[in-house]
Amino acid sequence: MSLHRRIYADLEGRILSGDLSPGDRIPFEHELTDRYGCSRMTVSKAISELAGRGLVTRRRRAGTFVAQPKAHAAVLAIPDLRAEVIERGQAYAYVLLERIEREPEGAEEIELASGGRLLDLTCLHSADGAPLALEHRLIALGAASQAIDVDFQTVPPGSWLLDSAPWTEAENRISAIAADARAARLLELKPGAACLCVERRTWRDGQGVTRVWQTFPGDRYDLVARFSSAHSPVLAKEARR
Amino acid sequence: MSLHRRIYADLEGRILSGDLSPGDRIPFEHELTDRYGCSRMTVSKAISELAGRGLVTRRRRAGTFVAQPKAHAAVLAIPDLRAEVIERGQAYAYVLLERIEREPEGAEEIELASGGRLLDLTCLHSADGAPLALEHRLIALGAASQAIDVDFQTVPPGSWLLDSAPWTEAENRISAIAADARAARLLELKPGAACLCVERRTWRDGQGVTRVWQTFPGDRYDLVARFSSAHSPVLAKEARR
DNA sequence: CGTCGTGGTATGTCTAGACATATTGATCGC
DNA sequence: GCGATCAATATGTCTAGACATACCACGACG
Repeated sequence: MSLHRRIYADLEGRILSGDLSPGDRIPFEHELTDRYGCSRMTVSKAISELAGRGLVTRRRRAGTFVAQPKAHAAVLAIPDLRAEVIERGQAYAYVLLERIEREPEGAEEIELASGGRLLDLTCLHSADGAPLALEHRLIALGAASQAIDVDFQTVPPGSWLLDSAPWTEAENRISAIAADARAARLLELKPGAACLCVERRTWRDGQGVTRVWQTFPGDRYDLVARFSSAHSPVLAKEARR
Repeated sequence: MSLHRRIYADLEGRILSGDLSPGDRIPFEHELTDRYGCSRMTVSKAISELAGRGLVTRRRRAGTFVAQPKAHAAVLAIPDLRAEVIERGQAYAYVLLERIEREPEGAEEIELASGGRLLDLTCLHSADGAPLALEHRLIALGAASQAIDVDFQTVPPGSWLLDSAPWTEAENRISAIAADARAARLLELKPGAACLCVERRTWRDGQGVTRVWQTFPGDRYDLVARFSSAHSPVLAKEARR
């Protein structure tokens, strides 16, 4: 293991173990060069790594200090549903319910489409025969023009877009909603049942690509986010309850 | 702006704009030293930063290549409720409803407590007079023994724990549930209304610290996760609808 | 024809300096 | 006592090298 990794690991260990508490000053760089018998560049690389991950904050003339723990932050993976179901060893089924090419309506849709037309898709994902998610998706044909030639009878739009229309910006909004009559029927729930709704909007260089609402039965689906450090979330996955 | 930041920004821009696609090789370090008229160390620092954020992968002898975009992943911030409400400029109110010190019951509670007793708290968070979240929390007194001396009449347990009991591992589970009679009464909802439930468990070096269930009215609260790069989720926040 | 070195190359790590810059703490003048 | 000034100091950036290491390609050899 390289020296700067070792210095990094030593300091990280002291911080995570509580030996160094938030607000404490870590040794000056020149003290660490003495301690490890290396140049300042090597020490600096280790500390820069700590600073980049938010474990410490550096202040000229004052020194380097253990940062206050961040607010809880979790990496939430929102993978392709098809891939996820298959990975769990379940039978994946997908049905396209509706496919409409149309003009955008309303300010939000016009902003998404940015001058082009929209592809409006509704589909249902199932795992082992049980409905898993109702998906309503808008695709901006100006940003993903090839979508017009895809019938989405067999390929879920999420999987297709992941391969075909890269994005640079995204927003996920997670909320709880009551199932309306149609969602209840399709998801085999009682109307009004609590559902988890994930709304995701993606952009590419500021131009809208797609906007999707995925509705999951609240009693059959959880989003799980794990992480193993107060400062640097590293691991996440999504799971069925 | 420093030179290595500029080199970083230039390459990041070319990757995010699609000028360099996944799998493409970025210029060799010696080409970049020529281009920017600097030493290899400076170029290497910029590329190391890109590699650290997962935008590129480096292979000796072969070169450095633009990485395949990661599966959808978002950084989800789940901050301290008090801090969040105050930051939004709303009036924060907090009421402790129940405080019980007791023995753990059942396998999961015994595992959390790891030999010690439990502090069982129930409290209600409000923003501008409207109930925002019902919180039920278990604290392992073995891991956070000072909690026994805190009455939690004015300090929310989440805020106290954030300062007093650091954690090294955590899991968040997000689901939609129907409000039961008690939750509906306290959150001023109809029984059965859809609620967003965030369950969080934290550990310190493998030992359980706390487990909390926060129930939010589904129509008054969203979790929002934003990120601005296919490769490196960088920004996140939580927002009220 | 396949397999085993082997050399060349790009990254990985590190050094011993240099100068820049921000900030602190002390000192001086009012 | 108080504010302005200044020097000391820790970090920030950068250089021009050096050697290490992994890996690919090519050629020699069985």
